Amino acid sequence: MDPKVLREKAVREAKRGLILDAARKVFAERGFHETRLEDIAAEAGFSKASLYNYYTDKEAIFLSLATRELERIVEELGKANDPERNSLENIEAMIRVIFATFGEHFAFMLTLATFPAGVACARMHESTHSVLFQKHIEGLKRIPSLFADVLVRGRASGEFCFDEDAADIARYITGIIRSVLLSWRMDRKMGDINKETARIVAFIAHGIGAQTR
Amino acid sequence: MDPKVLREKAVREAKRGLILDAARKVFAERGFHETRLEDIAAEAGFSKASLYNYYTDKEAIFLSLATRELERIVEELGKANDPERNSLENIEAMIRVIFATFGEHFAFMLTLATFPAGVACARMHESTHSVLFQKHIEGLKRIPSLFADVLVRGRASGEFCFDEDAADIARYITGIIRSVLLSWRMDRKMGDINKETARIVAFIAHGIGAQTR
Amino acid sequence: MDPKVLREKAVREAKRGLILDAARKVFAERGFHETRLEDIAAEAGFSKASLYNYYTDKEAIFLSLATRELERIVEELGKANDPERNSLENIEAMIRVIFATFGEHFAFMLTLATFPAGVACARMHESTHSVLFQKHIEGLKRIPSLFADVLVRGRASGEFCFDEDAADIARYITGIIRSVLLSWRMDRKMGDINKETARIVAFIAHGIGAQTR
Amino acid sequence: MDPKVLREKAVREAKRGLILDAARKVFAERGFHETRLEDIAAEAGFSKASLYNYYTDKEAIFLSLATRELERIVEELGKANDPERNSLENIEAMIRVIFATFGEHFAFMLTLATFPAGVACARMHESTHSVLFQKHIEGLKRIPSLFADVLVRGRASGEFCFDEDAADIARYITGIIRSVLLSWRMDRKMGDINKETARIVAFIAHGIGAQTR
DNA sequence: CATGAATGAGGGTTCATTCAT
DNA sequence: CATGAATGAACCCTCATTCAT
Repeated sequence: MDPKVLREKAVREAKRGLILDAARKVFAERGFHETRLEDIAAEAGFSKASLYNYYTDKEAIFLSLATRELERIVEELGKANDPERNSLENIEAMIRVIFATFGEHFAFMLTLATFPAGVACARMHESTHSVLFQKHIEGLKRIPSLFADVLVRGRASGEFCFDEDAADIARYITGIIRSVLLSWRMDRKMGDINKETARIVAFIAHGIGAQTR
Repeated sequence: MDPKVLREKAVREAKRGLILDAARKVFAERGFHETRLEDIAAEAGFSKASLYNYYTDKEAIFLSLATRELERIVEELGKANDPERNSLENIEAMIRVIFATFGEHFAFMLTLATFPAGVACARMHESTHSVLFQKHIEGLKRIPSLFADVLVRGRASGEFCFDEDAADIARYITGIIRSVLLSWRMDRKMGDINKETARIVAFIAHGIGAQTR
Repeated sequence: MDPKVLREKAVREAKRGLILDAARKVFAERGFHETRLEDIAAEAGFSKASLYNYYTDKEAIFLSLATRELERIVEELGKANDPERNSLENIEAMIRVIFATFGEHFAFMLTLATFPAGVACARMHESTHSVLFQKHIEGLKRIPSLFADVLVRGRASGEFCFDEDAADIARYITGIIRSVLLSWRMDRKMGDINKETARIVAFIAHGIGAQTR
Repeated sequence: MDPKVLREKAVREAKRGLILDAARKVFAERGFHETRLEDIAAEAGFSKASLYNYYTDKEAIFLSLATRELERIVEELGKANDPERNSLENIEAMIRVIFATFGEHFAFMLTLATFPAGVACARMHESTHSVLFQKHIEGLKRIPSLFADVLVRGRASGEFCFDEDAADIARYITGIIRSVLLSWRMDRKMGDINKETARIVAFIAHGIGAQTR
C-alpha cells in the first residue's frame, strides 16, 4: 500500500490510542457518567469536537476502551499460561499477571459498573452500540474461562482434587481477585503483588483447611 | 411524649421507609445516575417535589438506603452466627443469609459502584454527605469483619487450619459471594441458594485440593 | 369536575397558548431553524427549560402551532361560507377572511417551508412527530377543498362555467392568494385587503378576458 | 490572454458549475439548513474543504446557485417569447418553459424559503452577501415582469381585456404556477406538463367564467 | 489545488432542585 | 405536607469554517 497512506493510518491509530489512554485515566477517576468529554479531550490534548473524528460518541469511547483493556489482559493471560509448568504455578502466574496488568488498568475496569447499559447488562438494547457491547460481554467471559481451562487440566493430571464445576471455581477465583483490587482501590494504592498473590494461591490451594467434612 | 407527635413521627418514618423501598427498586434497575428522582417518586406514590420533605437530595436517599440495607444484613448476619454450632456451619449460615437477604436487595448493593462519590471512594469529599458516606464505608467493613470473627474462632478451636490473616480470607469470601451475585445479575435471575452455598462452602473448606506444596 | 382542577387546566391551556403566540412571532421572523428555543421562551416570558413542561420539543411546538393556525383559518373559512349568498360572493368572503386572518398569522404560515420534515414532505418519517405532521398535512388540504366545494356548487347552479377540475382551480386560487401574501411579506407590510380581494375576484371571475379561443 | 491561463480559468469555471449542480440536488432534497456542506462536497466529488476554494461559504453557494438557476429561466423565458405569435400562445409557451426548465430545477427553487436571509427577505442585512442577495431579489422580479410585458402587449392589441394592473395579474400567474409546482413536489413527481399548461392557460384566459358582474 | 484534521460556537435537551400555592 | 410549575446549570453533539500538509 502507498506508504503515505500507511503512515497516515498509523498516525490515526496512534491518536485513537492516545484518546483511549486519556479516557482510561478520566473514566477510572470519575466513572462513566461523571466524566465529561471535555476532560478526556483535554487529557488527550484535543478539543472536545475532535474526539468525534475518532469515535462516534462517548459510549463508543468507553466500549472501545473496555474492549482494548480486556484484550490486553486476555493476551497477557495467554502468555502467562505455560503448559510445561505445573497448574498451580500457572494459576499463580495468571493472578500475578492480572495484578501487574491492572496495575495500570484496574481502576478503569472497576468502573465498568458505571456504564449505563452495563448495569445488570439489562439495558444493553438501550445502547447505541449494542453490537460493540455484546462483543465486550463475550470478551469478559474469557477471563474466567482461561482459569477454568487450567483447573480442568490440573484436575485431569491429578494435581487438583475438587468436585465442583471448574467454571464455578474459576468464577470464585475472579471474585477473589476483584475483592483484592477493590480493597486496593479503596486504599488508593496497590498492595504488594507478590505477597497478595501468594496469599490467594495458598487459599485457593487448600481453602481454610477445614478439618471436618 | 405527646402521642400525637409520636404518631406523626411514626407516619413520617413510615413514609421515609416507603421512599427507600421505591428507591431500592429503581436504583437496582438503573444505577445511580440513570435513575431520576421522578422515577423514585412515581414508584413511591409521591410527587418528585415531595421527596425533598424527607431527604435533602438524591445523594441522601442513596446513602440512607445503602446504610439501611447494610444494617439489615449485618443484623441478619449477627443472628445467623450461632456460637453453639461449629464454625463452618456458621459460615455456611452466614453465606446463606447473604444470599437470602440479597435475594431482595442484592441488585441494589451491586449498584453501589455507580455512586459518584463511591467510585474508588476517591471522591468522597465531593459529596455533600461525606459524613453519611464515611459512616457507610465503615458499615461496609463490618461484613468481612463478621466473617473474620468466625474464622479466628474456628482456627482457635482447631476447626480450621490456615496461615493467612483472617481478615484477608474474610475478604476473599466476600469476593466469592459477590462474584456469584454478579453472575446471577447478568443472568437476570437468582440461582439455587442451597446448591450455591454448598459449593462455596466446599471451596472455602478445602480450596481446589492441591496435592503439591 | 373539581373546579380547582378545572381552573388549573384552564391556566395550563392558557400558557400553552401564550407559548404558541410567542412561537408564532419568532418562527415568523426567523423560520424554523433560525429560531432558538430561548427566543420563544423569552418572548413568552418563560425560561427555556419551562417550555418542556408544555411541549415535548421544538418540533412539537412548531407543529402544534401550525395546526392551531390552520384550524383557526379553516374555522373562519367555514363561517365565511354562506350558502344563501351567491357563490362568487362566497369566494370573495373566503379570500377576505384569509387575508384578514393571515393579517396576524400569514408570516408564520409562509415559514412552513422551513420545517425540515416539511421540505417536500419527503422526510416526514424523520420527524419524531410524524403523526402530528401527517395530521397537519391533511389539514392543509382542507383549505383548497373548501374552495373546491364552492366552485362545484357555483357550477351546478349555473353561476360559473368552466371545464377544468374544481380541485385544480381551487389550487390555483390558493396559489394566487399565496403570491399576494408573499409580495406583502417582501414589502414588509400588508396591502389593502379590500382592493386586493376585489382584484383577485375579478381575475378569478374572468381571467384576462381573452378574446380568442 | 495566455492560453494556459485561459484553460485554467475554464477548468475552474467548470468545477464551480459542478459544485452548483451538486448543491442544487442536495438543497432541493433537504433545504438550506438541513444540507451539510459535506453532502454537497460528496455529491460533487470533492472534499468539504475544497469547496472553500470556489465559494467563500455556504451562503455564497446557495445564492450563486439561486442566481444561476434564475438566469437560466429568464433566458429561456426570453427565448420562448415570440412577438410574432399571439399573446396567449406566448403565455402558454412561457408557462411550458417554466415547467420544462423547472423539471430539473424546481425543487431547488422551492427551497428558497429555507434560506435564512430570505425568510421574509427581512433579514437580508444579516447575510454576509447582501449584495449577492439583493441582486438575486431583483432577478426574481424579472419573471413576473416578463409575463407583465406580454399581458400589456396583449391588452394593447385587443387580445386581452382586463382592468387590473398587468403586474398584479402577472404575479397571480406566477402564484398559480408555483401552486402547481408545490403540488407536484408533495406528490414527489411531476405531472403532465402539457395538460397542466393547457389547464392553466384556460383558467387564465377566462377564469371560472362567472356569469354575474 | 486538494484534503484530513482540528475546532469554536452554539443549540436542544435533561434533571436536580426550588418555590408558590 | 403535597405538588405543579419554573429554572439554572450542564453536557453531548453538530457543523461551518480554518489550517497545515
